[in-house]
Amino acid sequence: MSSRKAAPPAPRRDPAATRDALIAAATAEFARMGFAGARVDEIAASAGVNKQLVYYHYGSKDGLYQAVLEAVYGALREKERALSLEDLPPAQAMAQLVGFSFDYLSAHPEFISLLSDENRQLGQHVASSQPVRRMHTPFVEMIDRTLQRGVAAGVFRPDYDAVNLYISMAGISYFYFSNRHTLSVIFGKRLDAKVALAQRRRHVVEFTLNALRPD
Amino acid sequence: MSSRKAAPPAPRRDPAATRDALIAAATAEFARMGFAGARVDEIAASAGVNKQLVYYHYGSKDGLYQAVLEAVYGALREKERALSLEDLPPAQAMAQLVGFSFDYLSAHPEFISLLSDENRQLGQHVASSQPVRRMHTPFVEMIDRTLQRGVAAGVFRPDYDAVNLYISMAGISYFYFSNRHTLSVIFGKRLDAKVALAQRRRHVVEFTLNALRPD
Amino acid sequence: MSSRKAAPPAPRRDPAATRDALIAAATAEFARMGFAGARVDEIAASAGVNKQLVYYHYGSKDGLYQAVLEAVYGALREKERALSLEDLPPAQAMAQLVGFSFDYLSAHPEFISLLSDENRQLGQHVASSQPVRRMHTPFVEMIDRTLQRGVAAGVFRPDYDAVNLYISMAGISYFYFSNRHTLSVIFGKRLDAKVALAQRRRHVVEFTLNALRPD
Amino acid sequence: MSSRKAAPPAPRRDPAATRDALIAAATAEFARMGFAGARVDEIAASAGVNKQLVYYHYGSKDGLYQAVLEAVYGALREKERALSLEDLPPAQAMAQLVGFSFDYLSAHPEFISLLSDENRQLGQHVASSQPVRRMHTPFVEMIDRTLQRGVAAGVFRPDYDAVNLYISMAGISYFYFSNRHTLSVIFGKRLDAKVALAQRRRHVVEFTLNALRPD
DNA sequence: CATGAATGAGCATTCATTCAT
DNA sequence: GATGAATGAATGCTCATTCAT
Repeated sequence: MSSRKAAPPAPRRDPAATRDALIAAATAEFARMGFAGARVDEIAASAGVNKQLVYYHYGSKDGLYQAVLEAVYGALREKERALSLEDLPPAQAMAQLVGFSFDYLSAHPEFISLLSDENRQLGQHVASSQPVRRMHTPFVEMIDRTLQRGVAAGVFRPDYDAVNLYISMAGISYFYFSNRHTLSVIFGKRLDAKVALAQRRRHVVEFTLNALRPD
Repeated sequence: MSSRKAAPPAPRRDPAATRDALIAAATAEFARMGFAGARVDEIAASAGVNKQLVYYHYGSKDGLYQAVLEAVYGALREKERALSLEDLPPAQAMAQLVGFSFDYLSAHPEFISLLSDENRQLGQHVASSQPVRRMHTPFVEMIDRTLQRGVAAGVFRPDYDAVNLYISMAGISYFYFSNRHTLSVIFGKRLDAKVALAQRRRHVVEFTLNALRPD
Repeated sequence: MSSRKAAPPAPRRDPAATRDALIAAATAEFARMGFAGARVDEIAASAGVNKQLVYYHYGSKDGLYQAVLEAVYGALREKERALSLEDLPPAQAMAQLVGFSFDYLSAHPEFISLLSDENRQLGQHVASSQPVRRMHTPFVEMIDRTLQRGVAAGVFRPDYDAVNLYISMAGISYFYFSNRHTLSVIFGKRLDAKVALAQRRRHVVEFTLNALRPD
Repeated sequence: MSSRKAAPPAPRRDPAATRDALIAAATAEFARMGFAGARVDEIAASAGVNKQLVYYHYGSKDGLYQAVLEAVYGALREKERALSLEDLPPAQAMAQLVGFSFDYLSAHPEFISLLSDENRQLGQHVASSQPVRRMHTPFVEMIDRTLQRGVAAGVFRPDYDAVNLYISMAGISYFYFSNRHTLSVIFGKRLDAKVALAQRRRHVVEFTLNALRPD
């Protein structure tokens, strides 16, 4: 039924490679089909490993799903950390962060699909993941410090709190991508067209900075 | 050994009532479980009707899902129309719209779940729905006119286009609700707490108006 | 793999016949393989019905197993009732009962296999079966009355209680059949040989009557 | 991405201890779950050894099961031999044997479960076990001699043969324990209650001696 | 002797859908 | 319009067994 099966068969007797192949295949399958729609059979086949290894290494479909969420969150936050926002002037740092968020979400539709589905399931897998919780502490602190620096320098309004500001900044990019299919129908316009994407990128940066700038 | 029974009395009901019950049950089930996770059996049972009626009235699980999407979109857009933004000064109209979006999404988590899942499926059901397409034409025009009025009156920046503006306005509310479970974990804070909600509502209105206001 | 599949395909659209065919097939399969070893696939196939009907009619493998136990217990107790022991003189009644038990167990090895397996599972299915409980009330009363009649007539010892007496009477036949394979190995002698069976039948009747007779 | 580790230190243990642990664990697991229901994984885990050792030491699940049967039969027959029935007067010897059988079965429910399951499987493991066959020769001879002594002394009826007599004596205890769960339901009375057990023990001894005593 | 990883067939159960009435 | 019975392809997961070290 499936004509993909891209990944080369995982080398035998290499458990780490087996796990890597499973996570990669599962990321794609869970994103494409959702947790409920994904098939363990399909994941194993496209990872080129025996299906039972899913259970050997991850215990269950849920365990694999949680491992996938940890992997994709980890990848995003690592790249974010690499932006070194602390070394930039506040406005520039914020512009960087907004732009990066947009580009990352644009390049990683599977991340959006996974998060959307996880939230429809009330975030149960993330809630029970210690790693996810842990990896976000430094991230929240970074946002907070950047906002404070901007307020202190008089370039940001003083009336936003870091959490709401971040959610707004992330939301204007996330919603564009997460709902691109229904929005495209509603507005009768392909949101993933090259021009539309470029225009949107400029918009989100400007919109955010305009909203941040004091009167 | 096997005993035959007389034909059971055929319990007849109002077909419109049957359809309404199915849509209501399906809306809840699809929102809670996603399209793939929802069970036709469960929907029929919770609607109190025979499973076969799903196929009689809607042809398939997909047909029912599409009918649900049309129903929830229709309900939202109807309420939006009732805001009569055209009769308000532009800034006030925009504030109204942002506040309404926030309140509606807050009150209708099932709408968010359905849209998220539909987008994960690449919007295939909405794409093939004529009604959905049709009901959005007046809505897009309304946004556009309100923006133009504000620009003409000098109270809005002239550099936003209506589509991007609407997506940003909607996105800062939508993302907050659609991703509330993962965001709550990340920020270590319940986003659905009463105080958090009130604070967020103020934030989205101010953030939008600040971004709209010319320098 | 299996070369049986004796039962003719159950006529379609006759639920009672479907259930009967399932019970018959399940009785044989559970007896031969035990609860854990039995395969739902095999049962459905040999009943000539769709596997899913097991779940439609009995809910689960456990539900089917319980229905089988009720069926085989019901069949035995019904035949026992037909003995009309109440109409016979006590000693003759007891001899009848012992002989009947021997013959029934001899003719129904599946009954023994089912009970043995059920007891290895701590009797959980029987314990939760109202029908099994109910059908035994008259049976216990019958044993009791027959014993009392014999004691009153001076032909039975007065020092046995009905429950223990019945268990002993049943046990000397049951154990012979239930453990015939290991006993055959131990004694180096086929217990199911015709001569051995006839000799055993005489033994169990005499042994019981000897034990009952007063000094 | 995949990191190789140095070979883990090989934890060596006494092979005899490994075998003993496996037999003990397997006895419990096979008794509780039956042959088909028992899990090799579970046995190895509860024995605290690597699963592969089951195959190293016993070849297969069947091989392990056979070893368990040999072990439990051996233990019983050894204790029986220790009764030294040959040194007692015949009636006393028979009473001893019956009482011992009752007590042993009462104390070893796993023995009953194993035999019941083995018989449901047509005794195939025992049939192919030379040790089981061998260990029973002296036992059968002992029963026979005791019976003959009693007949010669005029304290036993001359009309029983040793095999049938033994099966009856064993059966009245065995059946009580092997079917205690279903019998408890049928009679509405816990057969494993202390009082019931004491009463049953008296019953089986008296019932047997009464049946043996000449008129 | 002993271990962790891997295999392939199978297992109870589920599910969207259809049929006969 | 509506019902209970039936279907066939899966679906997540298990299990005895084997491999490589």
